[in-house]
Amino acid sequence: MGRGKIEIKRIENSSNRQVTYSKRRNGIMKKAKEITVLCDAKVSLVIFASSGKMHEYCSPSTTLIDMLDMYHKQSGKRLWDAKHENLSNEIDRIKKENDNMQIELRHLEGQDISSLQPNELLGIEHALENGLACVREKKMEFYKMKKKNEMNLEEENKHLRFILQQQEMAMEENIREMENPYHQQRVREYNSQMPFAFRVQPIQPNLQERM
Amino acid sequence: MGRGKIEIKRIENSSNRQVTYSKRRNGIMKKAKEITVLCDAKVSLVIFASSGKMHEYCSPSTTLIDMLDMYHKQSGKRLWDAKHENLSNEIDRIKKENDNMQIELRHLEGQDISSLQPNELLGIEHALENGLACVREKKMEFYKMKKKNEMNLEEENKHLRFILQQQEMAMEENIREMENPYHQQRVREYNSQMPFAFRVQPIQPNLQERM
DNA sequence: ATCTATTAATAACG
DNA sequence: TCGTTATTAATAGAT
Repeated sequence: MGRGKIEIKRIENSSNRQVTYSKRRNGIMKKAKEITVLCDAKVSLVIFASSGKMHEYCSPSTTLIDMLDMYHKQSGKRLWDAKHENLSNEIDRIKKENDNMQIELRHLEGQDISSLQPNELLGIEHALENGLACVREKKMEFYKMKKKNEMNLEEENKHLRFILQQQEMAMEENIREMENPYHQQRVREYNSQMPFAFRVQPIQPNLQERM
Repeated sequence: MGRGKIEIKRIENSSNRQVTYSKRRNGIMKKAKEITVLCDAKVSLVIFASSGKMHEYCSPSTTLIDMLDMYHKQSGKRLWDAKHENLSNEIDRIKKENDNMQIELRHLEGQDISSLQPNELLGIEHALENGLACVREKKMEFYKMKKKNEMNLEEENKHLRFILQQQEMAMEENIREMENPYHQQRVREYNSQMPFAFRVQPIQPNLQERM
């Protein structure tokens, strides 16, 4: 397609080769875009001139990485280096581990146990019994702690009540002493200013909040 | 370039699209080969049809991996690293999943429960109780099956003993009848040839092997 | 770059 | 998918 037909072999004239390269490169790029649009295709095109200069085209719906991923899947060719293989192996390994744990979990939950042998069932049962024992022991700990806390509170209450009583008695005593009219005014002041003077701190602060 | 001009937009008719795809794909491939030869270029071309089927071309002087290496050097786009990152993310994701399961498992085994709240403990306890119930039910099934099997064997034993007794009695009867010297020889032959004539089959063959 | 004669690609059809 | 053909598109060579 030109002023003359050409043979498909290396163009020896360097400047002609360069011109033809850039014309044809544009042509291919255009074709790539067209097939992408016309036919819903995905194209990845990378061209290096003999000079080493690179041009690329990638269909807008995708990326070179995606394309290479798909390439990898379809062709089975190992494009990725050893590192990638290691990572892939690691993924496989972890996935397998995952599956095993999944199975173990389901067994402990009493699922999928129909196919198990009696001795396997026994093992699971023992694990469950053991777990249950631990959990219940922990619960018991909580219970004891709560009980102890309760007792502490009661103790504290008793103490507080005792102090309160002492205080009331002391105040009554004071009032009696001050019934002398000379002191009446000062007693009223005392009562109105200091009604909660003994704000006792809890013996074990915040203990009840830990439950 | 055809019987009519076409707009560059998606070809809606699916079979036309398919035909155009394969023609143009061949066209691009041909162009890629030509520019490779004419201009000493290196081309990597990967095309996916919308069906997912892949075609590729790579200049004979190189490989896709080389091309990608060169791409990597020139564009600065870290193709490999991006791929790495994807895999690494996947690994992280799965590992996290793994860890969660690990924790769940350990909790069910009664480990690492010190930091749990009472309601969490309760949930675990219920799960364990439920699992235990399932496992024990399964065990009970086994037990019943075993018991039934045992009963069957006993039944069979009784039956076999009965037949054996019958047989012994019949043989004694025969011997008595044949104590007549005229028949002595034939009785001996009979005894030596047929001592286990009644090899009775088990009533339920192989049942015991199922346990 | 641009032009244009010529070849190549291909759309529509069988 | 393959072949044919009218028509358009690409491009070789020249400017």
